[in-house]
Amino acid sequence: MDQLLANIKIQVNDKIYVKDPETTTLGRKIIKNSLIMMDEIGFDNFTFKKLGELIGSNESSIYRYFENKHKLLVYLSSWYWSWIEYKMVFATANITAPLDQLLKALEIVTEKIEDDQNTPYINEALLNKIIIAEFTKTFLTKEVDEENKEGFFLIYKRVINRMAAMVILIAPAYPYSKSLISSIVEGALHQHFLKDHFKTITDCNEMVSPSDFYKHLIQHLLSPKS
Amino acid sequence: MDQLLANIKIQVNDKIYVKDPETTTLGRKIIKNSLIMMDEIGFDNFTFKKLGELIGSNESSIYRYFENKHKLLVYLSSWYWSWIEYKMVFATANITAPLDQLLKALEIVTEKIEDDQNTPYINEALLNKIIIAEFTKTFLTKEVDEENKEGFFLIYKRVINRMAAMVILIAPAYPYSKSLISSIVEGALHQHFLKDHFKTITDCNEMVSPSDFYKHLIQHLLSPKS
DNA sequence: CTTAAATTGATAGTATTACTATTACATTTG
DNA sequence: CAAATGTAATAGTAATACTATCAATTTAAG
Repeated sequence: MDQLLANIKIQVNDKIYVKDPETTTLGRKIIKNSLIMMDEIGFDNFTFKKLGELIGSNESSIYRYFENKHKLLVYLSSWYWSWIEYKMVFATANITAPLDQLLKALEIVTEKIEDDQNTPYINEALLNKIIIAEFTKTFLTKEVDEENKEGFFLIYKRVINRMAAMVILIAPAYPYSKSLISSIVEGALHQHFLKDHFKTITDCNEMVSPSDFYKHLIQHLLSPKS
Repeated sequence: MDQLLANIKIQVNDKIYVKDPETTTLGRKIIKNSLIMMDEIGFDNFTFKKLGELIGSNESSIYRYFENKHKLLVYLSSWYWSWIEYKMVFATANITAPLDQLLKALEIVTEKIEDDQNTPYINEALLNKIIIAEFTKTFLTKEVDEENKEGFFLIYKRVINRMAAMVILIAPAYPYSKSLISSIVEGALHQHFLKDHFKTITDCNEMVSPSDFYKHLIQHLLSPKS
């Protein structure tokens, strides 16, 4: 799978960017270093001017790729979920038992990510940290509805619907498949945050991962006895 | 309970404000109208200058109450969770069966809120909408750890721990009481958001509430059979 | 009831942010 | 080699996020 991932171009809605950053050196530099900088100072303190200074490039050059920093974050998120979706489809393709399939998918959306080395200008470990800390900001805006119509969140929603479909295969009578999965996907990011910042309201830590918690939840909730 | 609430002063950590807004007319005006304005234009577009114009007061006067808009949001959140905690303690006090107690508490943290009329300058229905849309922004910052040390999120964490304690009473062997509750409390806000903006990834709608989903979850997860 | 203290309003000012526009130069590609 | 594309530099605007100062007003204390 590592080899295959190297040959796949992650798809991102082209309305998100002004110019596709994957096509030029500067574009890739923007992506790579925006990850480093956002991780370091956070999205709120991040500006195109600072990024320009970091990469020895002009602020206005960055505006040629992204309208504003919000769109850049939407781009990074979209890339992330597209990459997750790819990993998920691939990892679950050969699994026949629906429950095992769901557990595998669950692992992929809830685990802590390591850099996968196949995308030279995207450090997935960093990106995962940024998603944990900043993803909700992409849609908690007054412009959500418009941006949703433009399809900015399509891949994210597709990932959730794929998993919800697996839930239905396992437990056709369970009435909350979508809410369960959207709750888990969002919740996993939240639990990662809690274990780093609000340790007193989570059971997750070095030994227990959000994956463990949610696997247990799924198994007890969807097992045939209940 | 409505009567009693009228006589209780909701406690908010005094490090959050420069000057207690509950003590003056202008302070109460700031709170009341910041709710109206944030609901209308969202936290990101909200500024003290705009608020000043709305209440016919000067920007600099508002800075005498709150250092910045972030602190104001932290204040509103803190007030909200304090109010929720009060309602929860009160509503569960007479319930002896632990499961019923938890279900009642669950209802309080997950239900859509109506204005309770007892706090003249705080419209709880509006505040609830703002919490759904903006609460995560209070802690998804680079300053979380410092602010957490200052106790800005204490009440929120206490609400979660109260409920986690109920879970332990019901199912002493269940190993994820804190993660379950923190996941639910955050998740309920998220489900409310989804039903208004991303309808395709939730089962919640006019007929089915986030409370229904989570009550079902808790009952199936903590029932003695599993 | 008067005086001091606290509160508010008005004005002004600074640094930073979030852009847009223009022009010139450099590089790649056909 | 010419055209197209990409980049850098500069300048400029409007808004944001404050701080400082001072005068006017309100309130509270003796």
